[in-house]
Amino acid sequence: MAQKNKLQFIILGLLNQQPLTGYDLTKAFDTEIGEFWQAQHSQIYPQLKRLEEQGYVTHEVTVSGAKLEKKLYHVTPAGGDLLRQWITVGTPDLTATKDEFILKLYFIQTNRDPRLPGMLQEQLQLHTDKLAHLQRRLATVFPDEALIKDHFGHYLILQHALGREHYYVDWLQRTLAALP
Amino acid sequence: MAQKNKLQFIILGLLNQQPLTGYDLTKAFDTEIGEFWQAQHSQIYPQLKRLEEQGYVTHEVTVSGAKLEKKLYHVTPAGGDLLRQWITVGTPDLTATKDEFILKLYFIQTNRDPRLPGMLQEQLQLHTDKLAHLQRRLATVFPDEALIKDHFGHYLILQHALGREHYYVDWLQRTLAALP
DNA sequence: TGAGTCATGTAAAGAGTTACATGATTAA
DNA sequence: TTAATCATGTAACTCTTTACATGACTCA
Repeated sequence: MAQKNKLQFIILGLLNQQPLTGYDLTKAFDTEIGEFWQAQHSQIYPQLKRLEEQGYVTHEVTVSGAKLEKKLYHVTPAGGDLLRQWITVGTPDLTATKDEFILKLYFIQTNRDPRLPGMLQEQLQLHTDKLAHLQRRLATVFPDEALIKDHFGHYLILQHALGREHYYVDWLQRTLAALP
Repeated sequence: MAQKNKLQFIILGLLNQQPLTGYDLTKAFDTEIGEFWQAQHSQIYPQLKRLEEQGYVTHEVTVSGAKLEKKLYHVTPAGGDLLRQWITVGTPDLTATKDEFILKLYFIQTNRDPRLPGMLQEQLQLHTDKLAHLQRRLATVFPDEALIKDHFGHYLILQHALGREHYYVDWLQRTLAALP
């Protein structure tokens, strides 16, 4: 095995909230959890097929319009068990954050490198934008505090991502300000 | 292409600091930059071969002891150009942080979930350990402030990783404390 | 009627991990 | 002499991305 196929668990988790099509799942990877995992439809459709073969999900075909067929996937009891199991076992492996910018920084020798201000400024822009995006998203998903109660995990990770970006922006600003 | 082969640039960057063997490079991925990228020797040796075929590195064979051959790799001028080019172009793509624990959290519905305290505590332990490890590492690599001058990038990313872990630990503690 | 989106798949290739395989050197 | 480390490679497999391919629906 190369990794551990986390994709299958994420799909199970998303389907466990509500039945979805492969297309819906693909969109969820852009918006809902795009902050923490990404997957294309070319990975999702085959995975759904495998999950169904293994008995963890089933699908029903619905028709919209004249003949467009949609496959709406549901989690089976066995799929629910698998999901609960994954969440319940420990998570002792911290994956390295693969941040290309940070890698480039590593190879900069001195604080006089003329590329440094530009590099930091570019990242500052990117992370400021991302921070703003997350702020909008928090306001969209949780317009009312009462909603947090039944989507506590979602709230937590949005809030975590927000804090993380806040730190990143802060750090970039401090680093820029300290440059000669 | 699947990604963009960042590994080749990291290898060039490491070799640019000093000639190294494949074995040395493998170790560097555990210690030096393990925080930001990981690679096994099974990926490194073939990549070195490709870089040499493309003229970006060369190697000389040295013999230690009676017959153990080591291949010491150097960056060629073309390799140096490629490295500079990579560092100089923009880095506009922010990769999603693939944090398995955060993913699991997403699927927790309520703050009463009995698994929540245990999950958070486990991560608190892991990230506290990592924070301590980074602190030791900063003290080891930069025992004297004068050393920062010529290894500015290395200093920056260590300091960045430290701040990041600090935030993570803080967030876990705050989240744990806010639990009912 | 045309553009944008909805919807589902497969193919090809590269990136990354785990396992297989071998042998030399060093220090206890 | 033996265990740990140094040293280099390949094989098999999985994960991930990009590209190829097709067709229906909706709204302006």
